[in-house]
Amino acid sequence: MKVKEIAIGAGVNPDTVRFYTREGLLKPTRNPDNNYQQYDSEDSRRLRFARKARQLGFSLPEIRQILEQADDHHSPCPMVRDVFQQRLVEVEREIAELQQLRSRMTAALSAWQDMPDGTPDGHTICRLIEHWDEPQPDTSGKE
Amino acid sequence: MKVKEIAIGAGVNPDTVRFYTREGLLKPTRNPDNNYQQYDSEDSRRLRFARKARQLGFSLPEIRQILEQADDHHSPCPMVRDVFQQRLVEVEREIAELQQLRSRMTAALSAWQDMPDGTPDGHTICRLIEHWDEPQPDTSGKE
DNA sequence: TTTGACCTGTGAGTTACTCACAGGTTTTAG
DNA sequence: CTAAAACCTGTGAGTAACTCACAGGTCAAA
Repeated sequence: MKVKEIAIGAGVNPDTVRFYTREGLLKPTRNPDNNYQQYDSEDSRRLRFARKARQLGFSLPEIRQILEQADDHHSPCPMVRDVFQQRLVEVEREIAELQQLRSRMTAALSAWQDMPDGTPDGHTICRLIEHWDEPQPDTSGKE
Repeated sequence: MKVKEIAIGAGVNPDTVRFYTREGLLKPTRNPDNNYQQYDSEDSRRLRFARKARQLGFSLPEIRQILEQADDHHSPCPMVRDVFQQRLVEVEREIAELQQLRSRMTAALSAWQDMPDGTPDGHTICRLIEHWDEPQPDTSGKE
């Protein structure tokens, strides 16, 4: 398979395929005639795996590590599970943050209903934003 | 005020102050004696405003636009409200995506409970990820 | 045969900072 | 009074994960 073919197979940009190849996630061979990259079905599986892992929030270095462990005939599953569990915690924190944000935003918007639009009060800008409370800086310890 | 002072006042890195200054969000004067930047209380207000707007998801160009409108004695509120409303939609979409992700992750983790850890099956890597379904591009638009 | 679609590698752009560096200034301690 | 620490300056690079642009080589179809 050539770059565009494998890219279409995984639904990604050909540049992403080249990028992943540079990053060592894919290991195509070379066609000596024309110096083109040649991908096989194993590369295609790796690429689709990488894309799914990305959707789950794994970073490219993590994915590369998983693939390398698999190449060495080690099961990467325990590691994957650990990262996965950490990631779940993060996702839950993000959800909580966004929900808080949403409730504050809807509150602000309904308060805005009562404000006339063009109040020429440029110097105070928008009080609703100016008086927005800082969220706490997240003392939990990671990221 | 010098860089570090205004930075401490807003709880940000001095480099952020310099960055915002380069980006035109802050307009300090120069001390001709030593070429240092001199910030005043108006800059401090702009900086704190910018930080709060960032927390709400406004981009730096948007914030600059708001501040410039305010400088021209126009009320930026109608514009802010529009961006704000758009941003709320995004936040709700993000929440929905993350919630879906979370439920899939918890399902996967409980399925994992039943798998032995070190199964040396490197070639299939982790089936749970390999068979992860692509999330749909979200045609619904609602929660 | 010539166009057009593909391939190659490299380098830059994206966002909003953060950090490193080298050199000038000011403050503080001894 | 001087030396060191702490600050200032601008510039350039690094971050994550791509995406795009460019210049030049290759290949399939009309």
